[in-house]
Amino acid sequence: MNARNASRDRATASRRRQIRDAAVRVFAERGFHNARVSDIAAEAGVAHGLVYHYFASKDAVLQEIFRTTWGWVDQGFREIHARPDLSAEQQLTEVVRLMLGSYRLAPDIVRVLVLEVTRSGHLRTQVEEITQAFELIESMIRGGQDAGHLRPDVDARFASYVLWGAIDEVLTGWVFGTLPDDDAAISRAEHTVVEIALAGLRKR
Amino acid sequence: MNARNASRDRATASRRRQIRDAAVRVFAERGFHNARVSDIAAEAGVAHGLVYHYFASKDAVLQEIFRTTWGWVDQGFREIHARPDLSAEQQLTEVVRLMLGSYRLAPDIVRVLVLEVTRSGHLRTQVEEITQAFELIESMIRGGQDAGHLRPDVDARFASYVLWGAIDEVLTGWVFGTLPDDDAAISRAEHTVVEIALAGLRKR
Amino acid sequence: MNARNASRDRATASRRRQIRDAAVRVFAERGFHNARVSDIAAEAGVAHGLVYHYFASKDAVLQEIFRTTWGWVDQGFREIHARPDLSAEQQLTEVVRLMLGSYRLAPDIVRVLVLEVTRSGHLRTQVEEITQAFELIESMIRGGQDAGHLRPDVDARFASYVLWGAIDEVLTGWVFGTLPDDDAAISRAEHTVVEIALAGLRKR
Amino acid sequence: MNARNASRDRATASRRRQIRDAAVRVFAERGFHNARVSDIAAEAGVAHGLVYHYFASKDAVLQEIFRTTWGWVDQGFREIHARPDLSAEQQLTEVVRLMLGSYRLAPDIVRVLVLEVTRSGHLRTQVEEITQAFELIESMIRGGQDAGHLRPDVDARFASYVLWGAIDEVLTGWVFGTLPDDDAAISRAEHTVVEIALAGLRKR
DNA sequence: TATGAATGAGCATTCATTCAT
DNA sequence: GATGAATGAATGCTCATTCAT
Repeated sequence: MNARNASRDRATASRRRQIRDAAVRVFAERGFHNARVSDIAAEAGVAHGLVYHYFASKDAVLQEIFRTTWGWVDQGFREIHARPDLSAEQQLTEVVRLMLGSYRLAPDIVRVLVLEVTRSGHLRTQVEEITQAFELIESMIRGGQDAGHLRPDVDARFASYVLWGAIDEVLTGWVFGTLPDDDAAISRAEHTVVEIALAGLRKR
Repeated sequence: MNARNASRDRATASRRRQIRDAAVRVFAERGFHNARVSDIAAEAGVAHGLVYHYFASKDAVLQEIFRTTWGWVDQGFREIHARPDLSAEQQLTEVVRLMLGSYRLAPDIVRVLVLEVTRSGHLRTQVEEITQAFELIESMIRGGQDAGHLRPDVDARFASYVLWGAIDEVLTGWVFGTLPDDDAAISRAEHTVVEIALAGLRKR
Repeated sequence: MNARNASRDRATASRRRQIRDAAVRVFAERGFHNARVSDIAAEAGVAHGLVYHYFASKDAVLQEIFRTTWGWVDQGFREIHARPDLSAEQQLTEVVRLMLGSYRLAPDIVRVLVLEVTRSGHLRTQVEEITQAFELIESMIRGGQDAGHLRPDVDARFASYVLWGAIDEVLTGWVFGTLPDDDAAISRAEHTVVEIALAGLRKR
Repeated sequence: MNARNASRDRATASRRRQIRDAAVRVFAERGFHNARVSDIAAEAGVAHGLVYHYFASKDAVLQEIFRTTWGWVDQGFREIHARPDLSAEQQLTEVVRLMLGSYRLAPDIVRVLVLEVTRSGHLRTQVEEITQAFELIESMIRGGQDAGHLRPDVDARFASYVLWGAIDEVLTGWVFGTLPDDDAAISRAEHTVVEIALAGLRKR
């Protein structure tokens, strides 16, 4: 009985994932608004009715994509934030690497997150979770200011938006194909974002 | 005859503007996707059929909003870029001021531009015009690098995205109400964006 | 201007009626649940979208049918009730005649009213208006009891249900085709309902 | 073998009953159309697939409810009709008592029968069995007319509808909660229906 | 110009029923 | 027998766009 249930649970989770992954690909390609539920089902190779066996609505699919993948971001941010061996500078550097590096790992997911979540009012409800990411960055910056490593004259709050915006815009450039995204370019991007944020453009 | 035509043209232009302005308000409030053509017409105080006398489609209305307002951005960027009396640093500072300052002048327009154009794939066709703005910023940065005032080791292309992203994210914060937008805050935002971009976060 | 508006209003009212009448035929034939909005539109000879120009929903169409036709019943009941020259007996006789006679005038409407309104919980909201009809009958009976013409030992409330049920069941028989509905049969039905209600089955 | 089969049959019958009873409760609460097969299954505490092991379709469940409970009505009517010791009057009185009394015994079943069967075209196929009930009433009335106890000038056919309609409407009132259904009220209802049907409203 | 009636493509969602396990 | 995953037909409603007046 337990064995059967366990097997069923595994099958259920697997199907959910299958449909969710299909949705990621479909949303990434056509955007949430232009994606039909039947597109997702077709991509997953199931009948469209089955989508509703696993998700309450088309919106719920997007929400689940957000939740599971954002959990990954959130987790990463928290781990970085919690490392006492890293200076604020190093923490912010890691944040940039985590975010920009994610594009290499899962471009479709980044595409969906950037297009439908970060850059759209669609998931305002979830904004709280996004807000937390901003707050962690702000906290890292403030930590650096308190430790005397970062400039105290810039507003930590706005600074967190600046860093996030820089990251988000580069990701957007990759998503829209207006920026090169080969490995060398990705390294260059990381370097540029980190350097500007920390040392600025001005030559000394 | 000419006089009559001129009068008619003026009337026509006035109507176009009336409908376009109504659309700005409606798009700003509900977003492009959730705005119905009849909402625009109602806001403008005309029958919805009339919208189609002046615009080919709902999309065309957004395009026109983009074109007219973006022309203003474009114009501003070009003027800044063309001033030989300004160093690259000063030019970039002016760019930030122009963009962030626009929110005070016309929040609804900024809202639409940010939500529906800059942060959405909706106006990909127009990307060329947006691209030009990026290129002007890139050109200013490259100019500074050539003149020996800005660091040569950062990628000018990515750097332009970083600056743009920083600006866009702050505007987004204002649009979504997650950042304070009183006059003092706006000044602080300008300072923060400019300082980070030019001098970085790191204390020296 | 007024002339044009008046003309438009007339056209609008005419279209509403056209669609409503089509709906009556469709509901009468297939029942509310089995009738598609596009069936109504097809019967009316218009595009299905137009139905939504005149009615908020499929339900609203049924409601309007109920409201307009029930107004007729209501009106008739009130007029009968208001005639001081008629005894309670005569008033009840008129009620029976009005109801059973309506089948001859508009069988489809009666069909819809009986099947979808009177005999279904679908328009519970409107029950108040139906309740008023019951109350008028009850009032007539009570009037007869007070005047000493009708038996005081029967419950006027239940009696009103008895009379209404008798009428409704005969109409149902006609609607379902289980009762003959030629003119002679209709007369016989009126006689039977009136006689039983007033004088009973028992021979004296 | 036989013993095993018998045991299995008993178990099968028990399951059928379990599901059928659950369906009665569900249909009574939400109505046939708004009740999902899975609601029935949930109410019965089984998987919804199991419903289809015992019933061919959702309709079949309603049919079975009708058949088993109507058998009770039918049986009662036949027994009353078959009693030579009862006059037509007494037989009709018993019919009224049987029907109205059933509400006290099994309100949910009456609710379903009234809402989904008697007052709806849903079980037209079964109309024959309902027709038989009408015919038995008609036969009782005709018997009374032949015996000289009931008036020969009313149409026995229509009269059976009148009586049935009176009963059905009172039950409907109870089902919809528009009539009082305490014990005293039920007695009053029986009295009123019987008295009107037999002696009429008119005072003598 | 201006109106708003008319059109029809498009789509999410529900749920009875089937079937593999 | 029992489960619940899987299927897919069916349909109300929205709204951009057209067009007669």
